Amino acid sequence: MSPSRSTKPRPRITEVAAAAGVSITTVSHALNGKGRISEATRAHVHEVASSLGYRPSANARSLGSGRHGLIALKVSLPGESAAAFVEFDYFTRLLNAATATALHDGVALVTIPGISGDGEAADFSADGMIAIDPEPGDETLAAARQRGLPIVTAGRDLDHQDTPWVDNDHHAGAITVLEHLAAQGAKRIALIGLERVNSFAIDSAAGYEQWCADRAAEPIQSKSVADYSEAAGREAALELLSAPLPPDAIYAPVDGLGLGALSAARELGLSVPGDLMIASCSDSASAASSTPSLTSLALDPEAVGSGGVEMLLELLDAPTTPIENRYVPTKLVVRQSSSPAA
Amino acid sequence: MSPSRSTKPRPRITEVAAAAGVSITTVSHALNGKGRISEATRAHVHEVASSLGYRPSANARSLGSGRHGLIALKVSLPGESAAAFVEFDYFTRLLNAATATALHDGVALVTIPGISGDGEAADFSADGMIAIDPEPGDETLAAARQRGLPIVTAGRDLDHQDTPWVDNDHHAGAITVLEHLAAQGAKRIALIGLERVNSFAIDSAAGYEQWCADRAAEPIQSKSVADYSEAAGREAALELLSAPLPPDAIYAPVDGLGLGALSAARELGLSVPGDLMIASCSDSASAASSTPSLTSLALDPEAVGSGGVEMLLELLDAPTTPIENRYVPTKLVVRQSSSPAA
DNA sequence: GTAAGTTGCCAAAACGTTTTTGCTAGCTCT
DNA sequence: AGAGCTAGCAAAAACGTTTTGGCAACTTAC
Repeated sequence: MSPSRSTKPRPRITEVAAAAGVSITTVSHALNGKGRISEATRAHVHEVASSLGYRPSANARSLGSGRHGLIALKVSLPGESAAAFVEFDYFTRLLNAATATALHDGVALVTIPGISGDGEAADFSADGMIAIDPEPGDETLAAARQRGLPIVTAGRDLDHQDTPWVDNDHHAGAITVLEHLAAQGAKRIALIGLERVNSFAIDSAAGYEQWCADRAAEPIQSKSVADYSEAAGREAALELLSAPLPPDAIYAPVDGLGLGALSAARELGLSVPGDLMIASCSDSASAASSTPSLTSLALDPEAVGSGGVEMLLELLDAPTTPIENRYVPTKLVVRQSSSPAA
Repeated sequence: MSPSRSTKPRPRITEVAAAAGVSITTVSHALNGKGRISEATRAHVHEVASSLGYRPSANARSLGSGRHGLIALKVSLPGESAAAFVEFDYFTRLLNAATATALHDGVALVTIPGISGDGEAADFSADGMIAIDPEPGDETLAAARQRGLPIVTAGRDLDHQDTPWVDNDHHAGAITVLEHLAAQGAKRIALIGLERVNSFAIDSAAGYEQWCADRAAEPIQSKSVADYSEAAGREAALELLSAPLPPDAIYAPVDGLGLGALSAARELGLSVPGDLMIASCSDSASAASSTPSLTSLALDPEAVGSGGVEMLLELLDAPTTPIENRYVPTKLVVRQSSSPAA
């Protein structure tokens, strides 16, 4: 009934040392794999420490290293864009993985929503920053760069090509999609064009164009859509389908656009996948639950999130060592919208 | 051209003390308003510190206090619920405010997405936790409670009524909406029923029922909707409107449901607001941009987020002092769907 | 059999704050 | 005019780690 049952405080390194019969130096070395210690002692310390449930204080650790034990995850939210919905799923999974990876490595991850324009959030003490789909004019990011804060972006920063990045491999992904559609019998595959304001749009288009060039196929692209909404997708698809020689397959590089293409086809009385095959990208829940269900290029936000954190921590550990950018592979999920056989 | 222009390290308290010509004790006291110090000295130290751009190390500060300088914000994401969209706006704004408030008060806020079932995220070191719309069976929350971690919820935890909370005042808000609809001429106002699994649903319904009782009006409620999607709202509204004596106004306590009610009215050939007035709650962007635009009870997620953080910090500072729960007022935004005059 | 090197461990310093304790002046009482 | 206060400040301890430097004991090389 006591209001707060005095929970026994977590053991300190001193207690572990005492319990193991060694010095705290030895405990620290054993746990961090640092000094010269016999294998027997190391194992013994590990055992004692875990039996006591010992976990080093992040603060004390950081104090010595001069770090803060904090990294910022900056996400630029595109206003009240209708893309928010598809991004919600993607972002949530990314955040989840990034948080877990960071905590696992002993640093805390603070999410900085991009809306705040006051810049107050920018001046807090983080050791580094991960920027998700950075936008050209992002002030927080610019301020961080100014201060020399280590930065990793998820999705390449077009204005700063030398910033280390992790990115979905949209180039290869697009080709995978196109190969699949062609294998299913598509002869004329169109692409819903995206404004080339981010690496995502650029890579998708590049993959498409390269594939067309390799196959000597005629590229068919709609006007670039303004946003990634269902309405925009519908409009772009209507444009494509009302051409004199309409496509028999459409690659809509965002789920929202794919759903829009689907409703355009429905309006025009085209059966999917019979008359028109459709594939999209991102594999949100909405792609799986539409009728017909939508073949989609599944991204791997978990890998992007974890990868970004790992890269940033690498960068913090060895600021001078050049860091290797990462492409995260995609995976095609075939569903009804591209399966004429079924 | 040097790879990393050696940014001058942040000044330490020692340098501030030297620059101000006092001891570090005095600097600490002056900055924290703790010891006995003359007003002149205090001002002088403040001036020197800010001119040097001094900011105390959060780590060192935490080390002494035994805290971690970290609070967790746990958000239970309802699976792939269609409510996600309306919640996205709400949650983003809440998170933004909470992060800013926390950083302003010198603690970092780590967002813990609720999806992770592995429980690994639960065992990291935070000083306290804020749970957004806690769900009954939440494991992370239960584990935190078990460990005696101070907790504040945003939205009351129905299973733990004694946990301090901050909540939107849906009870008063519902009455405000109903008064407005009545003032606009509505005679029979119906409510789209919500399953009473959270304080939000309970308060809305209670407000509605009390208002009806006070006015001796007949309560008209639809069957409880399973989720907060447009489809669910449409179905519930159809049920209400196809009754022998249909309502002339509907309060849909979530924007998504309101949009559904709108499309139901359109299907039935009812003009809004002429034949039927509609009001919803949450005031997401979608309510403002629909046709006709939707009168909505605007919530204040910023106040909820900031309030939650403030309460938690209070709780951490004085664990024994009883803490006062907070109701955050709502604000009615009148739009076309309830303005027959215009 | 001794010099040199290696191995295993420990003591102490350092990280940057806050907090506690103590000292010194000047002031107020009586 | 001496005792007691008080305001203002400084010195030092404490927080929990990691890192550095060193000291034995043991091993190898000649």
